[in-house]
Amino acid sequence: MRMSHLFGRTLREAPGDVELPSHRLMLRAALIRPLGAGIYSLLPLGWRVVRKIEQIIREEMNAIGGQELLMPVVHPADIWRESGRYDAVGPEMSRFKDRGDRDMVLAMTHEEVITDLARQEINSYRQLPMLVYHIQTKWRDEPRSRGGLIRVREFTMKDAYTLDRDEAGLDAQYQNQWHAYERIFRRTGLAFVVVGADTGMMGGTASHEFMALSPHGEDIVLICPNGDYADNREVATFVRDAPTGEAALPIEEIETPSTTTIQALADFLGIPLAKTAKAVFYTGDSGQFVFAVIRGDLDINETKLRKAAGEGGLTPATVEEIRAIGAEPGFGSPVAVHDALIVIDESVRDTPNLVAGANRAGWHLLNTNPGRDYQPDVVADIASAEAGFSCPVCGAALTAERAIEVGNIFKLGTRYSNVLGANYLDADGISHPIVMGSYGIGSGRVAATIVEQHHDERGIVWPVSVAPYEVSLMWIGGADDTAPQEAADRLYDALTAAAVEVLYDDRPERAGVKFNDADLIGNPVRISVSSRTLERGEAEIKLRTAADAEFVALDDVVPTVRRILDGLYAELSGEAQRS
RNA sequence: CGGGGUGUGGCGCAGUCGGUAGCGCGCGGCGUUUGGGACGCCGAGGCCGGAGGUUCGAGUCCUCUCACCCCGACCA
Repeated sequence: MRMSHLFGRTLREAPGDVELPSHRLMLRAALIRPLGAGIYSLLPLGWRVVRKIEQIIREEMNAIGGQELLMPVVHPADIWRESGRYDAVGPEMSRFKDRGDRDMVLAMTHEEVITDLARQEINSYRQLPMLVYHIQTKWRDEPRSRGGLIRVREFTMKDAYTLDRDEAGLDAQYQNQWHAYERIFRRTGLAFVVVGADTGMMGGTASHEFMALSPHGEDIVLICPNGDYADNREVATFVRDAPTGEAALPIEEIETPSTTTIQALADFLGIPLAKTAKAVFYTGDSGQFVFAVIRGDLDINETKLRKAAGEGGLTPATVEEIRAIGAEPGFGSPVAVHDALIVIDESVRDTPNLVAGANRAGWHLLNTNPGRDYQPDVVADIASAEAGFSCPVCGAALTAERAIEVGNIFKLGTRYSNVLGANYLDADGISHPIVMGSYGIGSGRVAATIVEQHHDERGIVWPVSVAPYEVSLMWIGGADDTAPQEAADRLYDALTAAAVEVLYDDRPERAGVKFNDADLIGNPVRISVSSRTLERGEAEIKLRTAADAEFVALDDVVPTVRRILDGLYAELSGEAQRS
């Protein structure tokens, strides 16, 4: 490709309001352009990157027996009503009517459609197992898109679906996907960890997320330094202190003015946070009041609490709602409240004599104990794991890292096949629901995440497997001396003939402009020729990652580049990376 | 949805006290230059996000509205 005809210009300055390195660099390098909030066009350079990522995904899906198909972006609402998700999913799913006044939706995922296909096409156990996938546009009207291609509303995702006779079959396919994902991300040059995760709106029995570590990630993962354990913070557990076995003391009400926070209370009484009970109030989606209690040194994990309370969602309770159950904001405790589901963390069960609110402004209770002073409805682990907490496997101090979710794998089980009636007959003629799994990778997000992990102050530093082009070629010098241009033209033809992907900067620009654009776009190999190199019959070859260049005879450029590229590709097929 | 911020040429920005819009980069032409974002001259390009209002007069003041960005809530 000759840069003089490339559609899309590089930007010297990025728009002032972009924050993430990937967002800024992808704009500057002419990979993407915004159309609206969370809606982007992929320019030719960006589209090449995404297509390469998708091709890697395709190859690895095919390698484990996947069959590619394509499902629609527009769905009749009825299929979503059948699965029960038409009402369960909120405004994140966009709905509209067609000309016949029929309810339609824009696809945010494709479980319904694949299950509908499965019930039509699969009849017999002889047809199972099956793995199908597609790479398709999805629309999710996110309440907040952000960060360039990291979180968008319209995006492209590979989603694969497995169809099996039983759990054992699902387990096997789940493992196949896991390993395929490891190969995919290794080949794209991403450093990642695999973590256990919440199953969220998808329903299902198990899920893992493939997390690319990045300071700009939206998720937090807890990782054991010994490699024993890694989980999304949503579900992460940790080793608790052993119960003290302290005897229960008499409850006592004391005046504690101006102590509306746990810290203020602990300071006022001169006790550690771990001797206090913190009350947090929510209203569940079902309408019930959820009264959560946790030891003062810990924080509530809302995902865990949601599950413990059996709620689909939780919203912080209003002051009016809190008073309505007999509690007082800032001085709340479960003692003598009513019409509330009381969920206490294990820490509250195991730590006697905690100081809790008196449900009366300015007063607290010393020595509260569940079972004696109030009856918890649920005792559960509702605590958020933090850096430094003990690994549940080996006890080492966990680290907390920010990460971007680039892929996930889900065991759906029979959640969809049951309700949609996707069944098969076994050898005995007995009907069973198909056991399903679903597996997603966002290709645009992968591209942006690679940039997050692979850039420097000059621009993007692409792994060769996903670079827009393998080589940036340029001539340097004045327009009057045509020798460098002619030499570069010949190299362009020779490299192209050797099937090397070349972005040829044939523009009459000064050296600095060409070097800077090449660094910004970030192709892994740079070749330049000038009157200076031609004096010796040479071209300059420099890796994007290297500080220095090497000089090779013009006739040796093609084989040298081939050897360099082969080496770069080989590096990416090494061991799975962890950072 | 809550909080904060920004809307002025393609991009980055300035615009004071209300007086009819400017700078840098980029873009087109000519010339000089030519290995890390050159220089000179000439030139094109603006519904100052939109609507309403105040005023003799609004980029500037007021009201409403829309869009985008950031934080939070939310989220495969």
